Amino acid sequence: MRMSQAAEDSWIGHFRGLERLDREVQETLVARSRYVSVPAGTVVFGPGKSPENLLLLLEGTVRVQQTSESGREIVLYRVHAGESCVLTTACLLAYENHAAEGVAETDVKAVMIPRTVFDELVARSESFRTFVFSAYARRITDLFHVIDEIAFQRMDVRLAQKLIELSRGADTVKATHAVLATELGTAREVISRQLQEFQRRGWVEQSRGTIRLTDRAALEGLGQDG
Amino acid sequence: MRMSQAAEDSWIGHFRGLERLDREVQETLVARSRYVSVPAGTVVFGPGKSPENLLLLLEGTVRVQQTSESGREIVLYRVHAGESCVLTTACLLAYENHAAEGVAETDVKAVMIPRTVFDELVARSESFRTFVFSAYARRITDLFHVIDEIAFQRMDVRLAQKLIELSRGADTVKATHAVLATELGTAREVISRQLQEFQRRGWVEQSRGTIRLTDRAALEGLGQDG
DNA sequence: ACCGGTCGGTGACATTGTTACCGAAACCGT
DNA sequence: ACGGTTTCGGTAACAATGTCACCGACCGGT
Repeated sequence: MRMSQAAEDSWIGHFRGLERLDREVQETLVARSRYVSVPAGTVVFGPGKSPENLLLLLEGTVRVQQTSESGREIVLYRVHAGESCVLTTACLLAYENHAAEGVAETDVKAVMIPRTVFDELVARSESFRTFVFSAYARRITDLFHVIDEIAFQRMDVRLAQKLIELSRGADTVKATHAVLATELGTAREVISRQLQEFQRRGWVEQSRGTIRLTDRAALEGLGQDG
Repeated sequence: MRMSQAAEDSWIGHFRGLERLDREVQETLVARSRYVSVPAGTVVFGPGKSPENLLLLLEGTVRVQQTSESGREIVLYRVHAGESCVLTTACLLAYENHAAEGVAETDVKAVMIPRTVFDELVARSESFRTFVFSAYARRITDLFHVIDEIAFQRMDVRLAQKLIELSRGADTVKATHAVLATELGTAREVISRQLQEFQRRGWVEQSRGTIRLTDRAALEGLGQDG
């Protein structure tokens, strides 16, 4: 058995972009990080909780959302398995009053990298830097996309897209109107109205807490032609 | 005359966070960067133009905005003198289709740091890393703020805030209704309506291309009590 | 069965976005 | 100065979205 066995078999393989790291760097990562497992619903980071760690997700998803003063919420993006919560690395060093919070949407298994180790690796490894900045780019692109949508897209188009996204290939979406409203940063009544219209057209069927997509093609088509 | 004279007298002093760099690092920065001066209106970066440099602004401001498919625009944030265009560093390595573009709003003097030097300094200097990540945090916070506003704030409040921001203490704002619409990501007609209402209340006076703020207190008060 | 909380429905209304115009003011070349 | 062009702002009708107040149906527990 070679010494590097541990590193090779470790969680590193979950992350495209980390595999390319030097073996030595990989070993540092594995040795100095900590495995955590949190149940669904846990607030992973948020206002007040200064996150002293970079989180790399092995399993599950984390929903990052923002709450306005008036109490309304909007989902900014999701961090999936194989991705990292890089934005916290920036937020923790400067402006602590970032109103965004991260919530474990499912049971989550992850690896925590302490800030000091993160900093050391950014210094030591070009591949790690690429990994970090790519992750940043991904998130920032997501934010641009969110801004574009809420500023310029029609509600019906956004809802249709979101339903398809949340269905993930299945034919039903388990979500209350209120949850969908949060996803899109709008009010529950607006969602109810839109879903009624979709139902009237035969695109969906509703029951308490779930929505059946009966005409996926029509929903997808909304974006194209209008 | 000491060797470090050049570094000490250089543009480094414009940037809080760079002064703390080791002298050696400062000298690298000064030696390997390039001074540029561009006239107002120049597109500094944008879709298609892969920015191979980090920009540090010495004078002027750069407006970063996004254009939707439908042609409407929204201003995301501004980069002022003493700040940097860090987001481009991320965008240039990963997703090139970022729809955001940067426009010189005034004549701009800046320093360009090539990507390779940027990378080298991130590796070498802890202070430089702090500088970079702080700049990121600042921008990301700005984006969160934009999202919060367009999703949850009333138009009149946003317009009042924007007028005050653009006045910068003066009592007139030089901007067309169309420009203000772009600032807030809305339509020109909406701005015209709101300004008429402001005028009716005696808060502003309008003439072609300029708006006089005649009751700043009232405009500021809009946010507080509603 | 009762109770409290969640979920969705509804109607009236306010705000914002869209469309399609219009005339006035500034700009420009001759 | 003149006429043509562009930019700027105004207007009205309408569509879409957000807000408010309320309601009954359903769900879980006891």
